[in-house]
Amino acid sequence: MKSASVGSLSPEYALLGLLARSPAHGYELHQKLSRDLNQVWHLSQSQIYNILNRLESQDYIHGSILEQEKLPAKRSFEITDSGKAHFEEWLFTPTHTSVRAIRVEFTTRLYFALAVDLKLAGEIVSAQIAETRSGLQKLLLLQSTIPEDQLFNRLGLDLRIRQLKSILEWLDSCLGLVSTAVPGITLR
Amino acid sequence: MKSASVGSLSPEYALLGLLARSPAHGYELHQKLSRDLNQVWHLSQSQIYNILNRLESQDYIHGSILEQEKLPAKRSFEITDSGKAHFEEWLFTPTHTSVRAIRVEFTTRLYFALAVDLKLAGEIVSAQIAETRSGLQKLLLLQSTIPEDQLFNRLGLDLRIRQLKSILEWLDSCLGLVSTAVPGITLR
DNA sequence: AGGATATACTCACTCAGTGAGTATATCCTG
DNA sequence: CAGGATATACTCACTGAGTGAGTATATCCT
Repeated sequence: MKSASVGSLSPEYALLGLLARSPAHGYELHQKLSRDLNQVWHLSQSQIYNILNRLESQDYIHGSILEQEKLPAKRSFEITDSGKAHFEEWLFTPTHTSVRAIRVEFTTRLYFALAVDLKLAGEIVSAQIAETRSGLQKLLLLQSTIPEDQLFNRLGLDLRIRQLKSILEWLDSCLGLVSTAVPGITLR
Repeated sequence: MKSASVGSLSPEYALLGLLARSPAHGYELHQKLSRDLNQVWHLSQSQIYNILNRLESQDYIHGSILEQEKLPAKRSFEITDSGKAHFEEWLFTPTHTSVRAIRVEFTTRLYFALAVDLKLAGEIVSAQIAETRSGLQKLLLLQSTIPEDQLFNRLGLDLRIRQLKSILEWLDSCLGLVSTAVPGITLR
């Protein structure tokens, strides 16, 4: 359990998830992310290598060097059992209700869930809707406790509430999408 | 000019702005932010001291130690001319169009602008509306270029678009607020 | 022949953000 | 009036996010 790690929102799971599908090296991962998820994640090459190093030092992945005849050697990483477990725990945990976290984390979770199957994706969307609704309730409650004269706290909170509402609409559209999508859906 | 510093979105301007009003020490600044802007910024004490140290090393502020009879000594910081200039440049530059940046940076700019006068605040809101509209246009254009089969890029972009639209509505309400607000408005 | 582009990764850095710790004084409660 | 909570004021050491420039080789194009 360690420590709920409040501020997760880290790109590490995106990499872990890709490696859960198949082993790969840094350069490949960078290309894949830039292609598939460039509207969600913007990871520089160096950041990817940073994260890979960290993941390896945490035993979530394991790298081995492949010499090549003409091109530079590459380090191919594969996920460990512990890494798989870590990834799956994350995959099934609804994203905490912060606007940015939802945009990046939830979308990423949906990405990987869809690769497994539509049913899972539907569950994940529903769980997120529930979570987000409850977050919205909390903010609405909070709003009623902020004194009239705290103009900026009210403004800031008002914006967060609007954002959450629009996220809920978007989540609804995601739900529609995964429930009507044809089974043979392509993932890139 | 240095380097447009893309990823600004730093809390340093909030501190700089408070110090532009009057000198203060770290503890005080932390209290003030927690009271006035806790829905916008969450800065831990240590982060505040980190930033103050950095700002001092950049000559934007200057600290001097005040011994106290009973309580621990404190370091009182005042803003330098260079710091003032730096702050004002920021104050008049519309926030680039990222959802999070707008929520925190723009709200902060509005906070300080209102402290100056309503007219300035109105201008800042209008400028931000223009900036955000143009950002929205760009995203809409971008949307039409993303191939049908890139599901996740479309989803991610769709969410960003929804968020920007709701930000625009919020900005409109801000505009209403600053244009109807009574002159004797209180700032806390 | 020369430059752009692709492959593959390294290094050194700044900034965001947290958590625990230190030391003293005052205030409240039983 | 002893003992603990709370307020004042700041320090230290850390993890992580994120960037930018650099390295080295090979192939492709004109």
